[in-house]
Amino acid sequence: MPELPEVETTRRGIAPYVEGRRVRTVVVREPRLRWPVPAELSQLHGQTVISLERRGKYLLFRTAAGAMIMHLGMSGSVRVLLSPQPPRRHEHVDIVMEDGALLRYQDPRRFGCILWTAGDPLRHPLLRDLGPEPLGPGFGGDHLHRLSRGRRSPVKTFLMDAQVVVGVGNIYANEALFRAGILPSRPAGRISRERYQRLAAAVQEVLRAAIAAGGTTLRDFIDSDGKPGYFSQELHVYGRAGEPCTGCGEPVRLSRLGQRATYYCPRCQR
DNA sequence: AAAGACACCTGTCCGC
DNA sequence: TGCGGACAGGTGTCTT
Repeated sequence: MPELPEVETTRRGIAPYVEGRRVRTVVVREPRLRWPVPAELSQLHGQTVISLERRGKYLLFRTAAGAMIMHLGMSGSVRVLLSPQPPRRHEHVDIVMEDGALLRYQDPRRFGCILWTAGDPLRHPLLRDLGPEPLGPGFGGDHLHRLSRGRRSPVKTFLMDAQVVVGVGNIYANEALFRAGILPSRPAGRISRERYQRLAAAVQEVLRAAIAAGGTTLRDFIDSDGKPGYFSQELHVYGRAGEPCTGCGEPVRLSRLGQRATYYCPRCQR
């Protein structure tokens, strides 16, 4: 489910309820996420959350004792509850704040994770080798061009590699390539610097627009208020196989690249 | 080093 | 209405 815009939407929604506030307790009803929720997560009890940050698709709850690392996987979401409610199906973990507000983590497929680290979360093995933030310094056409030299894999696969740039999942990779007019299957190493400048700009545009719309809800993404995101209305190719291209009217095509659905316009993208 | 397949798990949708 | 199969927003791990 969540790519960078959905995770950022979640972060913004829950930050006011956790930043500068103390955690009363953590309730784990189902520890079997992608990795078992560790017992050390109880280190969070009594800690004040200094900041809630996002790195790629990870959420980092920093405290003086360490940090909770959270990932939403394919189907995860976090809701804020201001009054007690009985947990529903797949609502595996609650972070209960001292003032009674709570974060409820839901993840039907359990591909997400909740971990604890006593050290710097950015040095954690899962985060340490991540590429630059697409909306931060260090990302741009030059970066993509440099890293892509000698690579023969499709540019879409390259763009979705978190060591190249974080946060770009299947929806936004498809959309950015459409906006940049680049064929997803084109070998990454055979694209010019100029075209990478355009691609980097397209990535930033589509991510910014999606964040502004509260993310993309395809089936089940909800924000911290339980509301869907509206960016699905602005998708040009993703999920639109057979429908006319918004640029030229040619039917949008569907293929498979690295086992992921790939949508493109054979006329607008080269 | 890089590329590709596979695994993890549940829900939903489609065709028969 | 039921059932099997394909597919879904991610990513670590293993094999070529």
